[in-house]
Amino acid sequence: MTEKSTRDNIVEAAHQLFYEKGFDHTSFADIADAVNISRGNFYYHFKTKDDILKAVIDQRMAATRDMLDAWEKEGNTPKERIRCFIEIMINNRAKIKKHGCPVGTLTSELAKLGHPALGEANEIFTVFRDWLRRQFEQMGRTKDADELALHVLAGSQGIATLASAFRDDKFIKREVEALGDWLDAVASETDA
Amino acid sequence: MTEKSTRDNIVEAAHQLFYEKGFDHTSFADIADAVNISRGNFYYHFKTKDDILKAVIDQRMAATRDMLDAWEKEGNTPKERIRCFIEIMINNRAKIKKHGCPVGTLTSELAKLGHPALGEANEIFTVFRDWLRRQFEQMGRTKDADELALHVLAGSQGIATLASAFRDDKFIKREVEALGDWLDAVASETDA
DNA sequence: GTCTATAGTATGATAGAC
DNA sequence: GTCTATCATACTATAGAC
Repeated sequence: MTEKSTRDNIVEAAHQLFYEKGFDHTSFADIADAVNISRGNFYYHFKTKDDILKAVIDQRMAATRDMLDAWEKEGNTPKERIRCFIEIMINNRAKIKKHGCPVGTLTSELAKLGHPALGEANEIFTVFRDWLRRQFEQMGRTKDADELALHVLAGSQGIATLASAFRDDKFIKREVEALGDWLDAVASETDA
Repeated sequence: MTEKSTRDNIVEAAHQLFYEKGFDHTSFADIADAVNISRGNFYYHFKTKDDILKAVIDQRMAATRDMLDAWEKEGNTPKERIRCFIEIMINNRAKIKKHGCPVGTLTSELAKLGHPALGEANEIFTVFRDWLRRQFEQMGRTKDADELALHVLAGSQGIATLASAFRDDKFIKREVEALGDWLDAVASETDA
């Protein structure tokens, strides 16, 4: 069993810290401490802070694609797959209550920083959007699939933001159910 | 006509910059430059960065209360008042596309910073929540008024986050309309 | 109330030994 | 590949003149 490379450890620690503390507020020292390496060594692997941000975004994009592919291959109906997406809110509620949505909070921070990597971070949203759109298309909603996809995304973002503010499990459960009911209604409209 | 005090100018500039650039990323130098005073003078008015954050939050809280009071006094129906709230998304869409929701982005930043003022910032959400709850109560929804209030808040947060990511006016308009339709449905349930 | 000057610290980043 | 210096910069904050 091969050990994980230092580079991988750095990306993993940075990913975690950026989510917990924010990108700007996380220093190289924070990451180096978490990985137990010196700051000097750090620079052997990443030249600038933007480089490591890019690596973190790339990793999250890849992980997102893998997750969506896995749901796709489980052979359920498109409706059940969309429900997998909605239920991330339930499964990850502990983290979401503490730090919000990993994608939503990163993009809004990068937007405020005027950071050049904002476009790449927004691409993660696009990956979700396109995947959801395809699911709705497979449900037969070819005309408004993209609009429906955005509605699901917006719903999940709203839940994440308020979950973080009010730390209320019942709220999360209730809103996830409401989004599920909405999905059922969309599906039954299409069947009819 | 009395000139605005330097203190007021500082709070106003800080408020704007915190919204545009984020709290942590805004330096005293940025604020001092915007007000055209020296950094030294700055410290005469505010001892620490946390002090000015507190002043900014207090000002926003007061402005929020004033806005909600004004809507309340316009003598419309509770449903029309809630619609005023929803339509902030349309009226402020230019700023929201650039910087997101002022309250949502501030609270999520403070949460990541582990900042002690997070509770106070979250209170702004509570002001909206309580006001919305009262409107639904006046509509006759005494049992689930708070749940409905949170649903409206969550809806607006979702719209703000995605509006900022995709900068899409049509998306905003469509989701605001959907939230308005939901409100109509709630109202008609109650009438029946 | 406003300014200049400056202290003290943390940060991003580099150079060079091992 | 990893380390120990070290630099330059930006930041929060203070002291003291006007």
